[in-house]
Amino acid sequence: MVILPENYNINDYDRPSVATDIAVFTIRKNPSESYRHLSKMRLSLLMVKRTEEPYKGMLSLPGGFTVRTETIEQTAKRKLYEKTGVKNVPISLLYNSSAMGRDPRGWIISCAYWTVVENGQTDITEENASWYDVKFTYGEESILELISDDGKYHRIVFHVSGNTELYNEAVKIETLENDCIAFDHAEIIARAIIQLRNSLDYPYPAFRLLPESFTLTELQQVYEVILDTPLLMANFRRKISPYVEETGEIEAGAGHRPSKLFRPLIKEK
Amino acid sequence: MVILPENYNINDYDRPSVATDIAVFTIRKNPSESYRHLSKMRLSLLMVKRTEEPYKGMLSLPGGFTVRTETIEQTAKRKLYEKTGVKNVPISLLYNSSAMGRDPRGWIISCAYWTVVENGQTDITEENASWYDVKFTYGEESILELISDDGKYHRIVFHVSGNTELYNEAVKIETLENDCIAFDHAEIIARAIIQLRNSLDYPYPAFRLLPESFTLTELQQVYEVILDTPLLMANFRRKISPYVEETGEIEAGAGHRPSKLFRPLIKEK
DNA sequence: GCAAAAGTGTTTTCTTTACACCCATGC
DNA sequence: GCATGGGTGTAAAGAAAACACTTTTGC
Repeated sequence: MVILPENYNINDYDRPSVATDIAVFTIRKNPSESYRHLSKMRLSLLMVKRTEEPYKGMLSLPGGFTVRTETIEQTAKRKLYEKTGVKNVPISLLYNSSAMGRDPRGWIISCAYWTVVENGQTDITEENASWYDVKFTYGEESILELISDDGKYHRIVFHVSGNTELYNEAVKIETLENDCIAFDHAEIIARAIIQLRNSLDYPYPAFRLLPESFTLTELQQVYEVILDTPLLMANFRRKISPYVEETGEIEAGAGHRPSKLFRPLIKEK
Repeated sequence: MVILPENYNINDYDRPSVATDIAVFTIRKNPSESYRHLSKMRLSLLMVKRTEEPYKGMLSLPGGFTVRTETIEQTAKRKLYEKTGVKNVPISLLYNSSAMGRDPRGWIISCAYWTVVENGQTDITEENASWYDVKFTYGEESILELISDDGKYHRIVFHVSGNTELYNEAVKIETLENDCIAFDHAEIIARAIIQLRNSLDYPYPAFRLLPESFTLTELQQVYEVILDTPLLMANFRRKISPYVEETGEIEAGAGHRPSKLFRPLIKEK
């Protein structure tokens, strides 16, 4: 039995609007150059062209306002579905954005999430949503490059300060150049990519970017395109071997030795 | 120049109250048993006895509602100061709690943070705030033990499911037994302790629990009391040696060999 | 045959773990 | 002297990095 204070009225207090934004990544493949070559992978980010002011015509992360019948996570998933058509994905918290003036419409706090999804697993059904290839170069001056499927190129520049090892909040990210991304979403994207890279200590996010069964070279390519660095095959295979098992199937038909297919091995601990 | 939609009124939309809660840990020392023995350390958590309904008389994490002139982080720090007197601490995001019915007063979202603070560095000035020794045993059935300074003992039992390696949100924590902690704060505390333990991959949180200079045994004891496991001295020293440097000073006066004092070495990387 | 990718083995280095041993002090 | 903690060394085991080599395929 819960008792409330006398004369308590929650509406006596000023309240912010609460929104969610979510950075969804996928891996897409180029068409193969020849029967011999593997197709190249690209890291892509799901963005929505804004149809209303403010920032009409610019790009934003899918998101929207929460309502009292759902949790913030549910809002993030619902809004992702409504704005893009992507559904059935688990999501992870990134950070809360609440700087004053971050949204010109007023006092609006955003809970930012991130996730990854297998390309084609769930279709983009909304007109204004589409994938953009991303490339992120981390440094004191970090650079985010966005390329749309019709070839338009955008470059966003950040100043990053603080020691990542200390704690996440110690890292400051300021956007220096940005001609295409609405609100403070450029900064959210930068943090999401940093988080995505750090998340590869374990292979689980990579598994979610691939079909149920995959070759180890595909898995390695996922790592390479996210970390933006080449890896040595033999070492990579040793590292991930505790997390995968052979399906017994084989993928043939290319101009080279057929490869074994693997699936995630969920350790019970 | 920012344009807003016509007839846009932010007050047309239903909005939640947004609060913060923060789990602040410290390390306290027992008086030494003899001139020979080191004093033992205890991990303690800062809690506030509620003076109002709901949950009047029960224990809660320091926190409160945000206002439009500050960010959520600023709210968390301000409320921490107002409710306890603790100030000047950096804080880290833990998670957002927004389950329906989590607060009987209505639709209230809480942004939970955690931090550590050196004992005595900042005084507890508020009457209802005090430190409670905590012991947390992690497992499928996790147990949190709280002991007040006048010896009162409380035991909170959780059911923990899901794989921590997968992603944080995949871990579910349900409170099974709880006779003393208000709201859903027991669950926040459990997550904070898990986070605190994971944070010791790097020594920075441990540094913030100790004075500017310290002995390596003190640093090791901080690790041991947080991780709730004994560590081997030689190995511990090798592990943290890249992060500390000698001050040149020595701590003498005890019934054993005097120990060198160290300070954190901030790597610029 | 050959280019491309699949896959394995080996050596070197570094890190982690476990344990043994000596040192310095106050009573 | 002795109990207590401070401090170092070393060997074994394990993980990470670098490289070399073999296998298998479609054209």
